[in-house]
Amino acid sequence: MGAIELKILHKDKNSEARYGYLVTPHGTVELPMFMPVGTLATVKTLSPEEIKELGAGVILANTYHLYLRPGAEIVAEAGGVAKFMNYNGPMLTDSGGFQVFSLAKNRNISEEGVEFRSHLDGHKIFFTPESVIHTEELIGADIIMSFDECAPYPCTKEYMANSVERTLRWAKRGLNAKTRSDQALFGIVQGGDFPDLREHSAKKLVEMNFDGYSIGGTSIGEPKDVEYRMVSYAVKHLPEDKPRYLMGVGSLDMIFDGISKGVDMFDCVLPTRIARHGTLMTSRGRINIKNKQYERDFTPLDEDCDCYCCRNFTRAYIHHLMKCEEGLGARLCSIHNIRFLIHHVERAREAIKNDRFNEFAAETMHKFGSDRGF
RNA sequence: GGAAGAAUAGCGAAGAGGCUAAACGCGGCAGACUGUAAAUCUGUUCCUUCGGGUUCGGUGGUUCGAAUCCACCUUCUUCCA
Repeated sequence: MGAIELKILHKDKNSEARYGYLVTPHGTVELPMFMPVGTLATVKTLSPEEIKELGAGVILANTYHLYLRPGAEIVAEAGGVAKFMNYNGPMLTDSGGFQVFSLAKNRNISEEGVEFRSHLDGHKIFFTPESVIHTEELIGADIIMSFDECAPYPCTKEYMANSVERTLRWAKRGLNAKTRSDQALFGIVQGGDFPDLREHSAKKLVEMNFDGYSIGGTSIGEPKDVEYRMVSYAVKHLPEDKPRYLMGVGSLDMIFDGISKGVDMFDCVLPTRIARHGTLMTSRGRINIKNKQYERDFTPLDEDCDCYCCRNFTRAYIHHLMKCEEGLGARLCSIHNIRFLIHHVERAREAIKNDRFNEFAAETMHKFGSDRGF
């Protein structure tokens, strides 16, 4: 048995959605799940207790960022990232593959690996698939990611084909470099909007027998219909008995779309980032709490929400905090947005168990104000 | 009582004859954000029926043309009695 174990307990009869759980060295979590992002070993503004109270299972950290600060060795000395940040639960590290995309101006890709110029001081850093695995082993999350290239959208098929091949070679190298048996390693399907490349990427990864499979290269500026397609192209080639993780997806419609196609795991900075900027997800759609219309609105943020913020504070108060840039405002908004997503994924799990995921998603999205029909 | 200086948009502050409806910052009003270089970034911010119309403490004046020069008035700051 590997570091993690997937148990699928029920499959929705009208979609590919599946309910189950994932056993990890630091606890068992239900699937599907939404994973908050804590890049620098902190979900910005939130304490570990608050994260737990939101119903979060796995949370993310980032290899590139922790490598730079405080340094992987320090995290290792602390006893691993979970202990370092006092998070009593499973964790996952992204490999830095996303930074190959997001820090495109500061890096250079070669077959051997990627040379970054540190975004902090410009010094040279060289990441290889092997060095990244080594760093992720030092950081010590339960689930670690292969080092991939998150290729931009749009890009030419020729570029994408070469990128996919290189990412496959990197995946193999990472697998070979892995030494710890208490961490699960996921391969990342790339291929952009090209069905054959997605299929090829998925099939080759599956041959390598990873502990789980991620779908990467989405939510990087492509239209929604393209994103929906890319997930479809990838997920149908992934095995039933391994967890499937759609990376970087955090809007409700795309999470539901992923769940309906059999995706188990999602992560995204969206709920926390937009929260810090005053945008809140509510059951009736997104609102910007800083808008003047909430100045005298003494109702809860979202009547359907059970979070600490909605149970205790009014829109007018949150409006006030955000206008004043008080830290509590960012925190309350972050609590709410994460809880909003997790709560909806919890309800999705219940719907799957009752074979009514499609109806649940359609009703919820209708109320949310999306025109996408499920 | 005397001397010097200052008054510019919601606030602060540039501008010292035409390129000025007036830089810039803050504040205000909106928008964006999806494996976090993000508590960040972008737009907008005198009125308007989009033709134009009114502005730089006030009133007159000089000039083809004034926020900018002159006179007086008002208020404020500092200094001397």
